[in-house]
Amino acid sequence: MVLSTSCKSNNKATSGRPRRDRSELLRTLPPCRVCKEAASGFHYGVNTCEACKGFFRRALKHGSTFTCKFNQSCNVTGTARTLCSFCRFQRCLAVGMSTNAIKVGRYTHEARTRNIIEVKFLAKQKEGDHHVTETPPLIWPHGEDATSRPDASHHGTLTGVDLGPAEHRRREQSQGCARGQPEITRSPSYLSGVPLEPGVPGSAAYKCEHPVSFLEAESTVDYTNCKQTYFMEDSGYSQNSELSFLEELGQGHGTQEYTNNSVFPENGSYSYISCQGDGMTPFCYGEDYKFAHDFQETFLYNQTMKCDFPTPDLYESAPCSDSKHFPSHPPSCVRQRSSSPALLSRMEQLLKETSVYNGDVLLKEHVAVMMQFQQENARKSTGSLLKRSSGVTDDLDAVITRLVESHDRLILVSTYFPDDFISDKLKSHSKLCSMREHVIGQLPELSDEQYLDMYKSTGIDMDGRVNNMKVNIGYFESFLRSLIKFAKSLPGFKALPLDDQTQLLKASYADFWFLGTYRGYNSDLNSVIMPNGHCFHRNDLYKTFDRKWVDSSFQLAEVFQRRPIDPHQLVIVKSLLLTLTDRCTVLNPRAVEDIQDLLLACLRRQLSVTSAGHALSHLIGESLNKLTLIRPLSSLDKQNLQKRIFVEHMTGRPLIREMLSSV
DNA sequence: GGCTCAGGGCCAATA
DNA sequence: TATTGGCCCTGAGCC
Ligand SMILES: [Zn+2]
Ligand SMILES: [Zn+2]
Repeated sequence: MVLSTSCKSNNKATSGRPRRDRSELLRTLPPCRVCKEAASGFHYGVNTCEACKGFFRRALKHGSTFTCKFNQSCNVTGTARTLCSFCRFQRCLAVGMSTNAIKVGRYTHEARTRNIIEVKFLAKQKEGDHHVTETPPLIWPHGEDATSRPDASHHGTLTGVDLGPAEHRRREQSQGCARGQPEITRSPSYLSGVPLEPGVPGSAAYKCEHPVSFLEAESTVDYTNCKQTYFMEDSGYSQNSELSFLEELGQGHGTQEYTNNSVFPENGSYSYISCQGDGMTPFCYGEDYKFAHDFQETFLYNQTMKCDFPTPDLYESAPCSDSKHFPSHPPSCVRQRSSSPALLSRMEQLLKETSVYNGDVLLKEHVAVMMQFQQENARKSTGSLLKRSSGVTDDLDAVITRLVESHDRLILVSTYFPDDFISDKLKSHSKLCSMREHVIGQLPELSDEQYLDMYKSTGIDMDGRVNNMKVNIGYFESFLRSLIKFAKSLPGFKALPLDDQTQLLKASYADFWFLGTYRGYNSDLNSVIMPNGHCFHRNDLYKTFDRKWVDSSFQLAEVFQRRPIDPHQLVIVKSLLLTLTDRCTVLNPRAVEDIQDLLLACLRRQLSVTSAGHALSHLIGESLNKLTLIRPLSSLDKQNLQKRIFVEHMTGRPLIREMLSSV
């Protein structure tokens, strides 16, 4: 006999109190966010069923510690939810259940309206178009997690209206769209021979309390300020609401260029050619980086007007007398004479600047200049690559060019940081750290819990970890947005089923992040400079992230730094990452392999250009081997979810939550 | 102040 | 026996 959580009618003629038929209310509720069965209401900040509500309450009450016997990615939908408490609880947290999100009292019109719209949409989706997204998104673009909390209700510009009880009665019944997890079928991928990393020991104990109030004000601001609004306008809303955050972002909502209303990805391979807007849209690093963004747009505009580039010999490593301006590593396409004088002089100033960026106005400028720098490079490599290419390799070269251009426009990386720039910044940062210690003295050893509790009661952020966390998480979110855009710019990626796009992104973002940041790590100084210019001491990172993850990052960065990678090759390898199916399940493996094949061809081509004389297969193998080195980072990254401060800052950032939720 | 609706208690069903 | 989940009461909070 199977337990049923479906909503039976609730009219057990109790004590005669006249109530509006509860089943009416239930009809206007989206399915349980945790298990996808019929929700009974809004519990702990999320629409859930009675069962999941009770489960979460008991977990909090008893302070339960769960362990997962498998891979921390068990199916918790439907009746399978009882099979693994760990994963069920993890899912509860992932969808945003929290004691701080408790809402009491009746619905606001807005909240009710949102529910109605969602239910309507689900019903519609059920009728047709199963092929668009078979799985409901993990988190809804307009989900209650972000918008319907009392303190967040002002976000979003929904124009649907709660028409009142009469209209509610007319609403058709919706049953949600519960669906079992797809069968796990590992598709043969290029890296399928690579041993999967053993699952993270499932010994994790969750602290069952997730107060978030002190963060909410901060974290919600982001959404309203960001151009990439999650809350769509009238017309776009119903058409796009089936997209999860991951999917939706890449569609380019909120950017001015966006005009295509269709949720269907463009068909046809190599859509990068036809989608000059998407994927090539300049990045958006949130309000913090608005300056950078404006800066960059102006720059791009000016460049478009000119469009006449010198043609540097890309792969001839020129002796750079003033190498101070540019990275001595990597050597290739970054050359002084190919950058505009204004930019050069600004970069020079930045490099001379010895102050530490953190908390400094300079940070914004850093981002702007680096971004501009990357873009100039991207443009220049375009010109030269097209000139050098000939014959059958034309196409591949063009693909490579596009990849690099798109990547460097969208993703802020530390790849182009000059060596001495990194060490200068880190040295001054270290100095600052020791000065701080000298002035403030050693702080008392507090556990994470104690620190956060103290912070919450006093508002004092003694060692600045809360602030660091805010900065990091904001930057990370911007990164994810850019990553999604970049992925969409990969030839053929947009044509994949949206589910597959999501899976691939979720499986690779951590590695992708690492490859863009590893250059900033310095094990001797025990600190790192992030692509946005922020510096962190290793000890500071321990406070906000999982220790093992931090250590592994430092360790792997050392390995990667030993041998410089050609920036173009790096971009191709990063793109390849997005096509690895060894740790996720895709519906259309063939299509993914097609992309992968193309990228491998690009890699081969690139290696043949840059390293004449070496055995190509050896180099490719080496290149891919390096990839396997960093794969463990992905699962270590999940360990950050054990950090209360991390989890708390994640609340209210649905994109991050979705990205980190189990594949 | 009336009406709604979520939290939490309760307890039968189930594993 | 421990856990699950359906049901109901109470009271908070919207209108
Ligand atoms: Zn549920
Ligand atoms: Zn599990």
